[in-house]
Amino acid sequence: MVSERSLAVLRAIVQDYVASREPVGSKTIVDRHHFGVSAATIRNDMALLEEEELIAAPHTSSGRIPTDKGYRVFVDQLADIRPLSAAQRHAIETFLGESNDLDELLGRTVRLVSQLTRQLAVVQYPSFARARVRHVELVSLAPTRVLCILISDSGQVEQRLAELDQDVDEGTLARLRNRLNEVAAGLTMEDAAIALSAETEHADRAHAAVLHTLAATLADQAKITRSDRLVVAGAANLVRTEQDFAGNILGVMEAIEEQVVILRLFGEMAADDGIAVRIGRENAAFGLGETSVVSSSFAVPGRDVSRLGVVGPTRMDYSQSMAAVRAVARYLSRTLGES
Amino acid sequence: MVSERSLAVLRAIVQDYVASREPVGSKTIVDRHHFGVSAATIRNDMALLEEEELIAAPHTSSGRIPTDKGYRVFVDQLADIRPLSAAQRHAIETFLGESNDLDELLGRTVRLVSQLTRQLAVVQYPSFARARVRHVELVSLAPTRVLCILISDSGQVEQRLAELDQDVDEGTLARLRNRLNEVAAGLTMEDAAIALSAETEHADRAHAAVLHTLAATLADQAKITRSDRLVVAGAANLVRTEQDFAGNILGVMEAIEEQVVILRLFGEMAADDGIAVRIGRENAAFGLGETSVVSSSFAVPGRDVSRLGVVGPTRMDYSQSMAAVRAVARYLSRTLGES
DNA sequence: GATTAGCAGTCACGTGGGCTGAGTGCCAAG
DNA sequence: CTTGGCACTCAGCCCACGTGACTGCTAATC
Repeated sequence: MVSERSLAVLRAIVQDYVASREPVGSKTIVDRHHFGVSAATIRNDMALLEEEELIAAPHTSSGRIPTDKGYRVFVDQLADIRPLSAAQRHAIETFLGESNDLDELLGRTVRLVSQLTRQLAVVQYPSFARARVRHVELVSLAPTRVLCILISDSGQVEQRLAELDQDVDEGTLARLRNRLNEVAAGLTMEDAAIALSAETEHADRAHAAVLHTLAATLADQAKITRSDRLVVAGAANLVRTEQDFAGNILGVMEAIEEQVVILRLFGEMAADDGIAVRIGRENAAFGLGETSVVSSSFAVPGRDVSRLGVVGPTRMDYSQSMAAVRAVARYLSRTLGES
Repeated sequence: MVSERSLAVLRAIVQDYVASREPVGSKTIVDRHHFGVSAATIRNDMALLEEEELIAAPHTSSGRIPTDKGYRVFVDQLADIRPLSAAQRHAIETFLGESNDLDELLGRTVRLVSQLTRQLAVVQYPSFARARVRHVELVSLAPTRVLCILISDSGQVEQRLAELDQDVDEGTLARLRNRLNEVAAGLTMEDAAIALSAETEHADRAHAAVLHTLAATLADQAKITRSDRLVVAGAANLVRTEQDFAGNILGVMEAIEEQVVILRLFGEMAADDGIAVRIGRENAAFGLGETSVVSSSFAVPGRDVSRLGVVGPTRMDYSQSMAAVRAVARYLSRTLGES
């Protein structure tokens, strides 16, 4: 059984170790925190914690550092997610509020989170599979080149260039535009993709080939759920904390550039609707040992959920990271919900 | 006076040092390259090169490494930019040819360059200041929300959400759309920005406020030359070559995340129309000591020029980097010219 | 005049021993 | 249950030493 005070000692060890990167000894603890007891007593508690595998000693005559399991207990039971300062909340409002479109909003978000947490930050593009087609626009760039633009009711714009094997004049283009809008407008992206593909079948009128090409292109566009894209910022922070990764930041950086790894990781974390933390070896399967991920979902109401988070060394300030990630995720959900 | 053979020795030193990261001694040179002379002779040549400050010895009893000046001579006079292998050229064609839009093309480009050179790669967005407005589209998302879309004749699409303080119905929107298209279509982005701003002045008709807002938004959009945006890939390569940066990769990574630094650097390199190389201390003013940049311009004909390149340690394989950067830049110029 | 062999000199680097100090574990007393 | 005390351990530091990879120089040779 782990006593109340033992847990307090664990909290002290985690906090001190995160702050100093040095194994924490019993004397340091009595000096810095005011438990009303002597170092010897703390040592007894530490022996207990070690038995529970919550802390470990790198070598015989050194202080202790938290194990992954220790961090887990800290995160689940001991960490206080203290709300951000007024200044920080203000920074979120103003910095993100200036964004003009989704790209810019996500770009600013990821930079902001990386600065608030001093970690590498990652944001996943919201999925728009359940958004609806607002409008289809065709713009002629050259006789055989048409730019297809698909606008969703969420303000998302997808563009694609279509090459035709036959000239089209403006009049024809206008008719095609009307036809495509009739077919697709109001449908969800998924349904629109199906409907447009079907449109491709009716090949029995003039400019059928053109319609075919355009419909196929648009169907293809509608299929793209951009939620498989990530925006990343703050890689410098990974380098800054290099010593905390047992020599293999390279692996971590590669995983992040791969994107797929993070996306799968986010997929697994999706079970937790709010904030979720994965610690150290729990990520070993992804080639990310010594690495922790703090992430939170954010949602456009009625649409799919995406995530944002930070990636850093196991030895990270979880309280701060969780607070910042949560605050920004909430802000994002709010603004995206409005538009 | 530096003899012919001395320069060959310099070349050998650069190549060996780049390959091995170890100071090169006279014996190593006679072993690995077949100069028909003895080590002592090479030593004499090396003494000469040292006098010219092309090479230096880290300490008394060690081999030599090239100085920045030595690399400069190597790049300007000795490096052979051997053309890429057929397989590599094929990789460029197929990998980049699959791209659907500009974003994707540049994203693929930067990843490709980073893989070919095993360095960090950077691509600057082409500027579209001289492109012309093809079409302006207004899409109503809600009574007081209009999505403004600006399409250039290069297929570039800029979107922006405008908030109005008054409802507009579809009919009004159609009239406004026509009006705006009359004003802006066919103008360059710069002129369109001016014309649209002017349009803002005529405030003497119904829905003037709406027109005002929309015109301002579009003018703002037209002003954006996206050439101040960078795409980056391959940060892991920077970490991989960490030991070559005298301990301050952090500075380099921060400079790259800043983007501004690289943009200014590219600005200075713009004088060279083709490929340009900046070596080590030449970049000290940018906070990039020990760092070299190899870049090449690429151009959409008739438009502004942008650059792509790689950033790496002074000790990099310049031949390979220059070859890859040049090949990809040429490919880009070609494909962008077509569309 | 260029090249070569030979030789003395220099200095980074690796190794091993000894010291130091932080921190532990345990025990007996409070 | 807590505390003071004490013996023990061991990473890290310093230093001295030997080794080897180079160089620079000189005198002989082509």
